[in-house]
Amino acid sequence: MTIEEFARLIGVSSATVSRAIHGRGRISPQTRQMVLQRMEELGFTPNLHAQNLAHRRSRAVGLEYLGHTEVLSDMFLIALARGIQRVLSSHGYNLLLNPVGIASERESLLRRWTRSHAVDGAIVVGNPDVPVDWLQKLVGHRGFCVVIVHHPPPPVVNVGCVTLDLSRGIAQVAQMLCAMGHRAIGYIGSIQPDPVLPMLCGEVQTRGGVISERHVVYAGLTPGDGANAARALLGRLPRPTAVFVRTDVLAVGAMQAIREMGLCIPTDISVVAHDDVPFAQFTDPPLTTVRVDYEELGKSAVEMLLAMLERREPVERLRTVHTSLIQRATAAPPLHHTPYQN
Amino acid sequence: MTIEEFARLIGVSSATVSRAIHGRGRISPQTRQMVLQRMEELGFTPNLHAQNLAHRRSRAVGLEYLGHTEVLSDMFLIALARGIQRVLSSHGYNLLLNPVGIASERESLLRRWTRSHAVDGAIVVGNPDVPVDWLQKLVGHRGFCVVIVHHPPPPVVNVGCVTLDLSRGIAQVAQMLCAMGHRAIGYIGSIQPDPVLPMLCGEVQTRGGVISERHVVYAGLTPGDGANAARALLGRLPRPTAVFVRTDVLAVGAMQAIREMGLCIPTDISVVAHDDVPFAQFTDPPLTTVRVDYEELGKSAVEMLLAMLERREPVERLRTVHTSLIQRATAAPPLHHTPYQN
DNA sequence: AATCGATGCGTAAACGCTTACACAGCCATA
DNA sequence: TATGGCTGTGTAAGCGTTTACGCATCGATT
Repeated sequence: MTIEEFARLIGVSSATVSRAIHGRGRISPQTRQMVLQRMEELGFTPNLHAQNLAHRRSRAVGLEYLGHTEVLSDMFLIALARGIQRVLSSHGYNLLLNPVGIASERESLLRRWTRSHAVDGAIVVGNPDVPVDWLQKLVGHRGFCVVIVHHPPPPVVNVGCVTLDLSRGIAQVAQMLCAMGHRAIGYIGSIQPDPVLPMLCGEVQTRGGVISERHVVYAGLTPGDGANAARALLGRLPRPTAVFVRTDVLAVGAMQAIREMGLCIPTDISVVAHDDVPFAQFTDPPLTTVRVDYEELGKSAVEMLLAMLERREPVERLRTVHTSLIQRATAAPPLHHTPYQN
Repeated sequence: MTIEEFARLIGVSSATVSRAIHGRGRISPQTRQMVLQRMEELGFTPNLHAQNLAHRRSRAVGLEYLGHTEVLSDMFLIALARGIQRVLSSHGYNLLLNPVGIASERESLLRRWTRSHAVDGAIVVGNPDVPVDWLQKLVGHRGFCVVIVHHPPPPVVNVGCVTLDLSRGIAQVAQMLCAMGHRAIGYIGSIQPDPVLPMLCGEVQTRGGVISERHVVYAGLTPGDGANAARALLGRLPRPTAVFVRTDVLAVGAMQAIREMGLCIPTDISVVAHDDVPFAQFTDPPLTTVRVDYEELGKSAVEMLLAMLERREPVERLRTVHTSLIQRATAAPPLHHTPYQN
């Protein structure tokens, strides 16, 4: 059913129906009520494409991410997408997914999106090599907006940015461990460069602890890497009484290696990890880890984008999401120390 | 840039440009090449909404699922969505997500989708209480198509169905376990009714094994439930030498309980689970489990939908996806038997 | 040379909505 | 009673495509 047919059917013009739908323009409250009610009764819904064409917008935003990724970065995407989807659907927007294989596709796909008016704005996640001048060009056109997730903020109008600040969670780790009485703390990293180690070092030192260079090992990405790292780290005596592992996935392997060395978690050695992936609550014992709230990240990003799209002011162009420690069962005071000694 | 502007710019009419784009209608090969090349150069992309309006379709399909679900049914959704997305984007279609909170929203949301022409078809996942007559009404209109995932096939034109058949994987479990020499096999179920137990019983029996009633326990959904079930099951002597656990999540808890009882996996007891969730490869030892290929399920669903939408014949209206066993490290021959004895 | 079908292209009418503008009715003012 | 503003509604011109139709042009047939 078209708006014209429907309008004739209820004895008004299409313009009146349109005004009733949008609540804009001059229309009497009674007429509006009547129209809305009869819409409900007769089941008329305006054609989305015609609306979008007339409005010159699409009420949709795109999510651009690197597709074909590994399981765990999928996990992170899921949560992000869920946060985005929630906000979006409550605003009547649609979400278009755009997995890109390699970074260079990004440009052409995003360009096509904007030129075809498929989306009003986009959220692009975490590619370190988005050229700023390219964004500038893209965005300059027709009020298109972009929000970048997990990226330093570019100085471009209509580009927003939400970043993740890991320092809060890291500080909480240091605080907990030191309060428990740990002094010598080990570190298993993932990939370099890694801004987390200096953070943790600083926090630990101000609380009287120390991360000795001998107790720092860099692993890779898999549980196997974590196991190797743990073996290397704990082979060097004296051992730390606690070890921070950069990711939960590494930690799973590390814990396994630790058990195989005949050590008990957390009594012999405490383990604290990072990310809080879903299976972290299922390890044995359940993993104490830093939660990264990707859902919140998505929510922030899309809220920012919508604000920019709808020209509500003032728009904050930069927002930061923090992390926080989730205490489960892999961290405890070391055996030879009184807890809370300092 | 509009098609009109672009056409003038390159010295033809908008009709010619349109014909070049679609490769339909009477147009000389040279002109077509020229137009396409200049499109590339000048960066012209047709307005999607205008196209959709003129074509009376949207080149988009919707995915309707129960939102706000738990972590693990999310896992399943992810994989499903990935499978769908892959096929879709290779056909130039977009995917619209539609999480619904409760089953009753399903109807109104889907109706709105169709009436607003937001999508050409939909994939609705796994709600047992979709009324068939409602589907019939929905689908009757304008060649709208629906594919249901994980649902018995309804006898409605333009409704397809893809289901999951667990029997293959279950048969493989029985075969492996019996070939290893296990005779007494235990079963930890999740929620009743459970069609898997009879399947497994049958397969095991034909191979000379047995699932005694005393070795069947029903647990719930969480690892804790799995632990309790394992304790109950293994408390009853004589013990089975292998146990099948209905879900990986339960299995995690069960394995923990088994370890706490001083038993070793797989030497003292073999554990085989079902689902192959991502963390199954990270348990200790890595879990032997039945893989459910949700990505394949999604792929099948969307391929069916696209075939229906594009009226390609013959269209299979029902398709089944099978499961298969993934052997990792929690199943081995029992100690007192020679492997492959039969 | 006249006719004809085929071919390549342009013109203009949809597609279903929004909205600027015009207009009629109405009340208040001069 | 004329004037003017205000209000509610209808008319029609967009929005940017697609496509039916018509009109040249051209080579092949009579």
